[in-house]
Amino acid sequence: MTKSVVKMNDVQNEIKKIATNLKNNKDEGSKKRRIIAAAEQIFAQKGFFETTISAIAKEAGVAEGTIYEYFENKKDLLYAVPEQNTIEYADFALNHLQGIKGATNKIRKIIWFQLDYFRTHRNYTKLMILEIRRGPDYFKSKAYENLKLYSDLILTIIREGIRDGEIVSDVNPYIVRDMILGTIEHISIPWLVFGREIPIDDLVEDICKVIFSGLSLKDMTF
Amino acid sequence: MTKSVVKMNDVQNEIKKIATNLKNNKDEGSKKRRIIAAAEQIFAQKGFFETTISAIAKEAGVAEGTIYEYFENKKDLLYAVPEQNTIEYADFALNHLQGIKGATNKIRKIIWFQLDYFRTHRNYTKLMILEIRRGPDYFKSKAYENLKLYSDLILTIIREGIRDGEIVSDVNPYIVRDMILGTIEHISIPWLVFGREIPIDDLVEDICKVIFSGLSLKDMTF
Amino acid sequence: MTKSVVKMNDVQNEIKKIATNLKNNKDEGSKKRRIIAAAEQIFAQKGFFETTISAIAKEAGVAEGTIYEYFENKKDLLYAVPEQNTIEYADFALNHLQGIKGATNKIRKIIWFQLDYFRTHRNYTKLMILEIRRGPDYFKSKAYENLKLYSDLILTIIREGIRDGEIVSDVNPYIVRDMILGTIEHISIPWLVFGREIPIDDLVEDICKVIFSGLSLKDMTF
Amino acid sequence: MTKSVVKMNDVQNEIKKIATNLKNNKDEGSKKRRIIAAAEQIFAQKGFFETTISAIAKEAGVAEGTIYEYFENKKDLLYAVPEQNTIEYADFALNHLQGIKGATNKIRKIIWFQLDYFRTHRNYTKLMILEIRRGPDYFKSKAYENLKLYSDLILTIIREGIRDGEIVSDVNPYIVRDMILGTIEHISIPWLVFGREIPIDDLVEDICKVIFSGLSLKDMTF
DNA sequence: GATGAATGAGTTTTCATTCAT
DNA sequence: GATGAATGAAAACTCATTCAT
Repeated sequence: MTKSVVKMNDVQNEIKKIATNLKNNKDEGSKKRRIIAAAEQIFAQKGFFETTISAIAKEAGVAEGTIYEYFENKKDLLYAVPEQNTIEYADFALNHLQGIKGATNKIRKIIWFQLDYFRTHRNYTKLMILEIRRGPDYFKSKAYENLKLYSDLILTIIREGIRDGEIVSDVNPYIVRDMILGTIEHISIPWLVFGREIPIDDLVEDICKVIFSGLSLKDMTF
Repeated sequence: MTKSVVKMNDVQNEIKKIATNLKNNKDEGSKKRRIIAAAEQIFAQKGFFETTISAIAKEAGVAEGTIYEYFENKKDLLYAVPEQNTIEYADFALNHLQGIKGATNKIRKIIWFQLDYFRTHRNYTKLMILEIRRGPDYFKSKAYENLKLYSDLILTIIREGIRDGEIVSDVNPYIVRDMILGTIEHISIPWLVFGREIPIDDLVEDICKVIFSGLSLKDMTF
Repeated sequence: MTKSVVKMNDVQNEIKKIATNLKNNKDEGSKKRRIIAAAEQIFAQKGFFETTISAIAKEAGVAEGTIYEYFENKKDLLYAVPEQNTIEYADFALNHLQGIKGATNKIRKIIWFQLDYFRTHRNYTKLMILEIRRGPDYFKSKAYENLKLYSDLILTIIREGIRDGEIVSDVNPYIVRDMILGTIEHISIPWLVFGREIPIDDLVEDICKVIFSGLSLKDMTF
Repeated sequence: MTKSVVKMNDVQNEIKKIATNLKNNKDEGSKKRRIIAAAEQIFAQKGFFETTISAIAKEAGVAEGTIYEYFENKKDLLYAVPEQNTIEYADFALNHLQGIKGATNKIRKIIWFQLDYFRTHRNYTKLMILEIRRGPDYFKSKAYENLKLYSDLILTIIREGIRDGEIVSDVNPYIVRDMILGTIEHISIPWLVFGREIPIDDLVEDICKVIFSGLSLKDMTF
């Protein structure tokens, strides 16, 4: 269980640690990895209930029974899919943030990064948003724990921004985080469903405009 | 298909018109309504695939075959559920906005209203967020058209705010709308899944704080 | 639950009551009866585990799904098979005993009757001996309750024989009953398995000879 | 194939010969013996069809494939289990009968011995009664041949009793044998299924009472 | 001889949908 | 319009058996 982590370094270390662990057993039998890859694809395409084990087996080039050598059951396989990606995701984010100064810049980068990741990992994203993050089971999964780390990373950046006087002090960091994640997700759904392209750079600008400056005219806030 | 509507009054009229239509044939046979009510409940509780027609029939107090008198098939029934609610929802929103002056106040009201509606219509909300808004079928449904009206309503408010000089002119109204909807939705998911209570008033404040004033210190934006 | 019954009349009445009940709902839908008849045949032929639901459905001339309209699952169907036969069996026995005087004659009749029933109901018998009477589930089944009545009938006959001075007083009636049943069953197994014919009359004589007179020479018992 | 043996000594010799052979290759690789021991346990516990090869392999501490080095298939393994026990059983019986004079005493001993063996070898007994002795395959197995020797032993004792004038001459020895075996078996089933204790001494008395003296009052047989 | 990963045929069970009444 | 018995296709999962190492 990840307890609430507040220091940037703590979050970083946690992510790095898990990422390294996962990378090490990444090649534990190409079979397992092929099955997960196939599952990611088919689950994302058809949804959990309309995916058949037989279709995954075919795509992975293994027999149906083989899948049950590696995974308890269909649900188990579903939750196994994002385990790798979620931590990889957090790790990527971390790398992208290297050398960036200031909370504002970091947040902008986070927004850009997430949109970009969604764009380049459509299957994974569909799976996460449309299939996995429903039902209480998700909140007990490894994937959730991993994403929690990423989510903590954002929280930490916001808090440090406040501490350093770069961000106004009276905002609720949780809400800011949820706004960032929620906005991106909401914007992404039609893209995911219809497979349209995402004009990332414009989006980042538009989102940051609101997040940083708000809607009100300056003199109205006085 | 609803074409893009931009005038407040246009949106209002459209919503009123549909709402009135629906209200009129609301009592077209209590059977149909009982089936829809049962479907809403069971679909929300168990999800689309784990709901059986037989369970809905039982809950509605009709025979299984009867359901097929009113609905083509299971999916058809699923999409029929939100048809009523979505327009009712838009209509409610409209009523709540009556007499409120200024885009800022209206937006604040919208945020409050939506959180409140989610809270008081948990089944409907679960259904919409977790079941219906996936798969391209949704975007062809009546429910989508209805929600589009609500969504246009928000857009119009923002645009009028810009026109009236109450809202800064360089924001993208679509993004603002998506931020509002996305944030509320993202915050709501754990509540929906776990059935926790929602501290609405605090949330509205926290969200509005960011939406209206942004994160940056005033003098930093110069 | 049948409590231990000791009076001949009590046993008789109990059996008659249940037999009548069963006869009444014997025609409750020919489908159910056809399924049970098919199940009896196939289960007896192949054994429980090597019987497929599909084979039973085919034999019964119904769809596989139909079987599940009437029975919870395969095991449930297995136990449903002997429910009718067991009480019918007890009832037949009762009828055959009508007008027979004396415990000795009744016991002889019981032995004859049971061998004859086995001969004429080979499927039922195979099922009972080889499939059903294993596993603790049997002892909770209706079939067990019914056979218990039959078994009580034998006990009662023995006890009345003792009471009337026709049977020696120092025998354990339970053991006598088990000897009768066990002997017949043991003799029957090869017949059931190989489908040979049973020379009933000789068997009855041979069994009765031992049961009534024993192995010892008369003067040796003094 | 064992042809019908009638002389006590012949039966004895046959049993001794086979018993000695088996004892010699008893230690032919501890693997095989461990597999058989594991199979006996699991088959008895779960029944043939609900036992998995994997469970036996685990219990025996070998790999699944290893089992197929020693046995053709699952059925083959099932029938291999009682091969040892059955002859051991016959051999034990023989030893217990040493020095006992008279058919009556020998039969009493046989009854006691068999009940005792059942009690102390519950797994083996469950396996024999509930799993193996069904289906025509059994009658072609080594176990059947071995038990046939034991069965012949009983027959021989009865015949010698008749010859020596200790047993009445007009009984059918086969029936007597089947009565002994059938009675004990029938009494044992509930014990085996529920794991209750067996009050052997009382049982032996009660059974012998009937077998030797019969139910009829002495003067009634004249 | 020993292993155990891989196989894939085979089975129970579910359930949306139909249609005769 | 209403019913609900009947259908049968479809799918997850199991496990005896094989075979390359």
